[in-house]
Amino acid sequence: MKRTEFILQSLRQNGHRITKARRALIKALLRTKQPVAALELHARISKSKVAIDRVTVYRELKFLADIGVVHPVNLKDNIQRYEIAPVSGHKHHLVCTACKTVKNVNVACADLHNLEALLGKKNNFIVREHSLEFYGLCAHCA
Amino acid sequence: MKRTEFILQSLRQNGHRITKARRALIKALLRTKQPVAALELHARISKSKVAIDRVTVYRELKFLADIGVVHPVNLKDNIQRYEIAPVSGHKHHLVCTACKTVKNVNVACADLHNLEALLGKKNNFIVREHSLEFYGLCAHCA
DNA sequence: GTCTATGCAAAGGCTTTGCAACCTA
DNA sequence: TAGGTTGCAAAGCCTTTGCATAGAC
Repeated sequence: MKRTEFILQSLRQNGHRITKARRALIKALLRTKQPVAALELHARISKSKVAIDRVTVYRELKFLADIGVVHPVNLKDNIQRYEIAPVSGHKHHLVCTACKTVKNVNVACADLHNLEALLGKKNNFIVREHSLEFYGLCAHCA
Repeated sequence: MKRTEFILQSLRQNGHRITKARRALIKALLRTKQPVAALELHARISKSKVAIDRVTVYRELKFLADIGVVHPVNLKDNIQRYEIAPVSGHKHHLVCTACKTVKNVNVACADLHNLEALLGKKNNFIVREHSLEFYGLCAHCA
């Protein structure tokens, strides 16, 4: 649980408080291996016998996203998911359209950044970020 | 309005019917230059003094997406948008986070397809499609 | 004690469902 | 006439808001 405490300490150093809800939420987030929706996370936390309100999960996830601790992830079902932000950069995802599992993949963003620069110049547009997801069938569902 | 009629005819040849609602909807879709949400499209159609129910717009868009006439577009706000499917391939988008306008861009998908193949092999995953959007500031908002 | 964070209730917004009526072919 | 389509009403689902209370520092 080192990472949980590390995150909590950095929050405290920024004037935020360490609460039961916050700790449980970050712990649960760190345990998941794929992006989770607020209600899903709430269900998991509840199973671990920590009582947190759904609204708190929504608010906390939004807060953590604002300060960059988690990254929002948008898949095709229009449900907001989040994942713990990696140390640098961000993740891309392989989404199985059958079983709905999501696998994180590392894509060398170098090419994408070249592309961004090119598109930006061409369209007179300042590209700040991108989102790239792949959809298909995982080994289990193929 | 040639394209509207072309689409309608191809629908009819597949056993579907040409109705007032369907025609108005396709016409409105062809007029938009960026992905539109159902309610947004409904508002535009209503302004042109054609009375269609909101539910019809939802149903029709879903139907048109199922048969490939339109493509679903998912942006970060978790609202389902659609755009007329291009003749081949699909589009990528530059989304201005300030004014919310969306500009279509053509990205040579060749590199992406190589990437897909690579990822597929590496992760034992069959990639069927991808979605790639860029977020930032347009010329007007920068 | 102060001010952030939480819980509860309620509302908001987008989307779907059920069913009878309508209208295209 | 037959069956795809539509409209209306209602419900479903995810998410946000308001406000009083609890709790961290």
